[in-house]
Amino acid sequence: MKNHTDQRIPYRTVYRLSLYARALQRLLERGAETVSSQTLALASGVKADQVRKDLTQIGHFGRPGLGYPITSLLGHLHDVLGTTRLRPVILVGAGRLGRALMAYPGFNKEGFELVAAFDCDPKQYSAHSGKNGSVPVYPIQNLSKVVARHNARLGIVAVPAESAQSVVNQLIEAGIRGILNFSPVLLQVPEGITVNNVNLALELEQLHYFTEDSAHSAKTSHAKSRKAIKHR
Amino acid sequence: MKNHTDQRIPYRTVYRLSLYARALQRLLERGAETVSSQTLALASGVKADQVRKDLTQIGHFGRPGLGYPITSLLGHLHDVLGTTRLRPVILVGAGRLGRALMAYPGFNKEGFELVAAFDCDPKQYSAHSGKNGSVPVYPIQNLSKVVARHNARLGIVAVPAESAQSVVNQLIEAGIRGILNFSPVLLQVPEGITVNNVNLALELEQLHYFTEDSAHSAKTSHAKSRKAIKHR
DNA sequence: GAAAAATCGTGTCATATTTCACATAGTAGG
DNA sequence: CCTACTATGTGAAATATGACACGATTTTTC
Ligand SMILES: NC(=O)c1ccc[n+]([C@@H]2O[C@H](COP(=O)([O-])OP(=O)(O)OC[C@H]3O[C@@H](n4cnc5c(N)ncnc54)[C@H](O)[C@@H]3O)[C@@H](O)[C@H]2O)c1
Ligand SMILES: NC(=O)c1ccc[n+]([C@@H]2O[C@H](COP(=O)([O-])OP(=O)(O)OC[C@H]3O[C@@H](n4cnc5c(N)ncnc54)[C@H](O)[C@@H]3O)[C@@H](O)[C@H]2O)c1
Repeated sequence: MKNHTDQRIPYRTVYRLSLYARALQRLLERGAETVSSQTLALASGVKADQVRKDLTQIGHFGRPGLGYPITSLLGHLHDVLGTTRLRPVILVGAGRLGRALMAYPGFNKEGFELVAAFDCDPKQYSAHSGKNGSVPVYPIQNLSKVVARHNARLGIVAVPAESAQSVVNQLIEAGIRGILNFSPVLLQVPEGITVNNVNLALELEQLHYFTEDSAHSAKTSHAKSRKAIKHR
Repeated sequence: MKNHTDQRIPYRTVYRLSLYARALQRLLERGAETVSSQTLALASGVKADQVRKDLTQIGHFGRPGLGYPITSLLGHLHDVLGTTRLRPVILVGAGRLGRALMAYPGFNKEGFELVAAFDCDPKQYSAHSGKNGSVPVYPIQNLSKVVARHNARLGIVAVPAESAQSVVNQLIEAGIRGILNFSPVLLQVPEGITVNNVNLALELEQLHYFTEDSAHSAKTSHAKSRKAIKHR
């Protein structure tokens, strides 16, 4: 029997908890005060049963006949997810993709702050380091220093495939623990480091397969999943 | 008992098949001719047993004592995945993210071709439609026409959240069957349409959770997964 | 304050996916 | 041709995840 004293929350569940938090935010903005598992389910694209199961895993809440108090639940979710305050994130690779990410305001809204970017190409360094709200771009040599200063744990990798492993090694060296990787390579990391890969080609290939004429199935799916890989 | 006559290949498996194809490509370039499940597993970040299971699902191959013939296996994978030739993909939203995608050469290498982009903002239209290898940007009004001309089935959505649903409706109307969605909203689609969501904030949130001090676990995972959602 | 309606919490069941284990088949060498 | 070695294919067990059902609890209404 799993209860909320277990620190183990499975991948999929964490993912859904994020969805719930997002949905709750919207509901809150619309002035709602409580929400039923049914409504929350609809708003986040899962089933009501699943919502209740997930929520009981992080500690009870709902009141039968009424639902869940939104503010309180949202607070609890943020506690569990650790998103009570802005979390610093750094980026390596200020190329086309990197710059799009740097200009993206969505991170702040979702609890993350892109505090610094790094590149090995002097042409990419930003003269005005961090002024006027834009993300400063530093030489890669400054990585450790800046990461330490911001106490960052998460890093985004947007460098060409051939540089990715080297960059990742430096990130780990600098104290980064979680890596969001856009380069299409399999990264080797030691025990204790988490890597999430975003590989658009794979997404497209899968989409393509499931939209072939032969009716396989049709689902809405969330790009997220956890193929656990052992490292040695 | 499942065999290769079943057209049903599960999500996860299709994803891994893509990984294998990629790994095989690399091995081929290095001059290898056959590969063992063990080696292929290592190269694509899964376990050897899993590789064999997956491969038997698409029809037998390997020779005991020797392994799998790379060329032949790769060909078969492309057959199954439907990536024997370049597949056309269209993009809506030529903003920061959209332009990064348009400039990305990786798609072609992976079997996809970004044939056209669309925007509602005249400032984004490209004067030189499709000349010199760059992706042409058309007014969104031309969507149906261009999609039909290229016979495109897959579309990428990179418009602001508030426009996303509307754009998706138009895409479906135009004949698009699979959608890769970058906007952070839950899209409503009818039966028969597949949506893959790429939500960076969710990725970060999950990364963050699994890198908290309390040692939960540490895995390398592939951003991919399938939360099935019922639509009515 | 009692009955009806709404909604939660959770045990149980069903399904999907992965891991294990091993018999089986093919290769290589002498 | 026979032996030793390697690597596959696959049933069965183990996990993980999601679906379902239903009793319990609280609100709402009269
Ligand atoms: N552009 C896209 O839309 C897109 C889509 C999917 C995946 N990707 C992947 O994302 C990565 C980046 O793509 P991009 O289009 O932004 O490429 P890019 O070439 O535009 O940018 C890469 C940047 O990384 C910098 N860089 C290279 N080596 C470095 C190092 N060792 N340390 C620090 N910085 C270094 C370069 O100076 C450059 O500024 C690639 O791996 C690509 O495959 C890109
Ligand atoms: N920029 C990023 O790094 C990033 C990261 C994650 C997610 N996203 C998401 O991707 C989407 C696009 O982000 P962006 O930064 O490129 O935004 P952007 O504002 O730079 O670009 C959006 C583009 O979409 C066009 N557009 C708006 N409504 C349209 C419509 N109805 N039809 C056709 N075109 C329309 C706009 O003209 C604009 O060119 C957003 O939903 C964002 O949340 C972006």
